[in-house]
Amino acid sequence: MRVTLKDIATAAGVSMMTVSNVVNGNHARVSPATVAKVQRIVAELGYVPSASARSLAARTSHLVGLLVPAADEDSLTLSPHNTAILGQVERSLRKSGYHLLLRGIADPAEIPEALRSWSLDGAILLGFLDAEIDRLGGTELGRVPVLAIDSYADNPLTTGVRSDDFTGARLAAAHLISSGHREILFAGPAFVDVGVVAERLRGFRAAFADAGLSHEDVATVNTTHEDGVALGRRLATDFPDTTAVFATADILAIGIMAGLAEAGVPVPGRMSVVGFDNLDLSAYVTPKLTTVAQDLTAKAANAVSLLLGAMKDERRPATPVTLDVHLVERDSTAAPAARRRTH
Amino acid sequence: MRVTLKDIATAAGVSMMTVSNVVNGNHARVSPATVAKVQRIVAELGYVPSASARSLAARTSHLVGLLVPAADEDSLTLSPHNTAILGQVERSLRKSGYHLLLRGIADPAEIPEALRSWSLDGAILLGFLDAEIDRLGGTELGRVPVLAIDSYADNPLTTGVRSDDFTGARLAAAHLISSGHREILFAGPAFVDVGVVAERLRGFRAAFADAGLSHEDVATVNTTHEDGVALGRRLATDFPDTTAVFATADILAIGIMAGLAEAGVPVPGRMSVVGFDNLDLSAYVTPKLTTVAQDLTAKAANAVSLLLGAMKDERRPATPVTLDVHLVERDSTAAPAARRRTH
DNA sequence: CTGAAAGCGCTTACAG
DNA sequence: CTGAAAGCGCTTACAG
Repeated sequence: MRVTLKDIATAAGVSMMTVSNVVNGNHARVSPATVAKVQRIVAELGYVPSASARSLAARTSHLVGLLVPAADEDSLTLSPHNTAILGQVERSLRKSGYHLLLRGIADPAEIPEALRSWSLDGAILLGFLDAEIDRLGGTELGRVPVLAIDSYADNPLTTGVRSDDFTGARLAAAHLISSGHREILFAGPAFVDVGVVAERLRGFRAAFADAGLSHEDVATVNTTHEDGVALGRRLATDFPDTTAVFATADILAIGIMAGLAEAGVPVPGRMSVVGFDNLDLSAYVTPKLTTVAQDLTAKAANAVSLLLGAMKDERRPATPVTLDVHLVERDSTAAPAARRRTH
Repeated sequence: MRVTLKDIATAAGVSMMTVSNVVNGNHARVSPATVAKVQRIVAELGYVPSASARSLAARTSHLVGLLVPAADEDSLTLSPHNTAILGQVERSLRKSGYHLLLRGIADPAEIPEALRSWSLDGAILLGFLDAEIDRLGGTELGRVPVLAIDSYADNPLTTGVRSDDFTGARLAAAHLISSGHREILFAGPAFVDVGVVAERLRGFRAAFADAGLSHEDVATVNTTHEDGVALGRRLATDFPDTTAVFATADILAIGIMAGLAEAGVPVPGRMSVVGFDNLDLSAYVTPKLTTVAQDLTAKAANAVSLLLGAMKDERRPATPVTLDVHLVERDSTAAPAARRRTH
């Protein structure tokens, strides 16, 4: 039925081991003539090695898992950010001869099982909270290299790759401050257990400190478009002195702009908005969003190369990688309107 | 090192076969007491079956491939449409006990090899042209059930799941016609080898026929946002009599609106725009896009259940599935402005 | 209800 | 440069 190594060996009149060496590119151990003959027969018979047999025998699967939280049992919703990472991870992996097993994780407790059942050679965690990563443990993590994207977790079993969230937020806030804004709202998720958000809040505050100002306006919201719309609708009412908003995600910022538009609040005339991510989408909306750009391609590529390195070296790389960010100024920010003293 | 079936068997004082039966839920063949004991030991020792060994022995991998075209060697860029499908496919597969191998395909010729190397139990093709699917052949396709999403290909080795593209386009055009539009542009990719686009063009024309009108304005563009912007910029100039555009994809329609905005052409005042897909994004842009909604969740769920059915029954389901669509009227369409006779 | 044996298709030391 | 043997961790008939 299926063409196997043995079929090739028989047809070529050599041992299975020799065929194996040819197929795996160990040409140093085989004479050129034999290599040629075997390759010809492989092509003729259309031989494709069995990945299961190979991974069983070699104890290496050439499979890397990409683990993504699935909100509930029912859905795996990928944000634009995660989609971009996913696409780049697949590409980097493929170039290195690995395959991608995509798996939604309904409960972080499934992670160890996920790592082992497919004898994954490594895994990338995308979108988990630091607290969840810190809680990870057990024998599986010691064996399988695990890399967490956008993580500041302390777990020594994992390594993180992330953008320079601190600097990104500082740039965003500094941009608004230098335009004359003083009452700036920080809109992001409850940051206690999310390193990324904590860093961005630190950076935001640092910009105020740099300018000799102090600041405390923080609105806690989730980061979906809908959350943004809800916040945008009540923004001018709830925060009458606020002239600008820094949102921790583009999709949130875009929602906020939609809410503001509904409420008849002009952007950037009455309210400036800055996002974080620089999604493609952010250049499609009106007004075009000023935002902090992170290099998603580099983030994904670094994640893969760090992981592959850890898979080869046995010893995990000690230091996480932090990638540069920069501000993209577009049309959603401007100097504040002349101050209206409403109270 | 790793806990194996044999370890459990030894610890429980039973044969490997009995453990195997317990682990695989064949409780009918094992006494309740034995089941309980084995399950306790499995939990105690943290046994996780080896997927490679299992798939090698059982000749079934419980792995389904999702094959997506990779524009070039360098990237796997997932459109919002494909991202939504991907997320739903993963979810449906996971619920059925299957895992998802995501693979970018740089050249359709790789497909047969991809199907076999991982002994995939089935595969879903997402985003390939009908011509590419028709060209598919070889022994692999006979063995592995393959399902193509959005395909009208004739290849008997594959089955298709798609939305009712004909009706969708007909609804869109009828909406514009009943609003008073007569000069409507059809903007989409060169449709010759894309069944989906051909169907939409047929539906578009049918709406004109329904109304006793005839029509021929077709602009051939790719369907990225950038293509849309380029078209939008020159639309009012190149097609002076045109008062509305039907684009075969939301992302294209959104680009067209951006290009129109740049050119100072009011939407929907001077030009109405209708898209196809009803992406989340389409409700975020200004003006909100009128579009044809397809049920992506149903499309993905149907794809998986059809595929799983084919995997079980050996015989492939004969008839493709076509899903209902409906029109979502939002703010990008209106009655045409009073006719300006410019020639 | 339970078990011993063969085999899935490879790779890995070990010899020569 | 090449090969024979053992083994990876399961499942599948086949017996009992």
